[in-house]
Amino acid sequence: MAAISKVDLEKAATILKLLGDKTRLTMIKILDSHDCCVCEFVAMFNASQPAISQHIRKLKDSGLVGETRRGQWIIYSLNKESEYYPFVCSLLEHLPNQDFKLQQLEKQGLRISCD
Amino acid sequence: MAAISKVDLEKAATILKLLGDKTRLTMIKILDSHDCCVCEFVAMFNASQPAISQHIRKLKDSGLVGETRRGQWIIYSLNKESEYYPFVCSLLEHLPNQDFKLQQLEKQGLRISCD
DNA sequence: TTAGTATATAATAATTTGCTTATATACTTC
DNA sequence: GAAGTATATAAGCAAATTATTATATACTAA
Repeated sequence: MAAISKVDLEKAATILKLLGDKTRLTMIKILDSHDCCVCEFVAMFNASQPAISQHIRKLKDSGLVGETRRGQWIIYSLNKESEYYPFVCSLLEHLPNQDFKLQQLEKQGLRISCD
Repeated sequence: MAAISKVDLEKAATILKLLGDKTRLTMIKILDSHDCCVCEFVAMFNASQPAISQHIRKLKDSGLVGETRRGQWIIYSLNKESEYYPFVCSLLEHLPNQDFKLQQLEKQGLRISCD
């Protein structure tokens, strides 16, 4: 039986606040299974590019999300090495799968990242 | 193997936002093992009574917390019947036990509820 | 019934958040 | 190197959040 990772209460509150936004929570849920770039999120959420960039920045600042440049695109991924990943994971387990959003993108020919 | 309860993404974000506050998160962690009244929280957090009441109201409005009057006091407890309790529980598991806060209260003779 | 304790609520002020608009940077392709 | 695409960032603003102050309600005890 693996021990449950403990998270400092103050840090936990910070993470929950970060994820207490529908857009960011959905992003993290999607990133848990697929890497994505900004323009994919923009298409998925019907949001402006700066709005998405700003959400991503918060996720990056927390260390939950990492980035890699691939040519023109910057591919974002969940940082599974984060000390808080197990905590986040146990939230994500309760959320419904969001793969349909990526499938919609594919249908529209807007899927970029390949993972 | 019990299935993991699924929570609508929008509702999940609302709950995470609610718990994304150090005071409310600590309250919920404490209420998971002990009932408490407002004046106990006031003493524990060194916060004003209206500030605590307003935090509690939000928790009540979400359905996560219930109340019972006991004479002069209103005793708050975690609503384990809430549809979102399993979700909240899997967060709380990652938080360090806060019993020391109640023990401090007892030492100061400020513990009210008996559970 | 009056005083005291516990709690809620309303009004307001301070802070934070998340968006928009405008612009800058980085890469690709011609 | 010029044009196009992807992304970041800064400034400004509106909405949401949280605390404070002041007051009201509910119960207890004298």
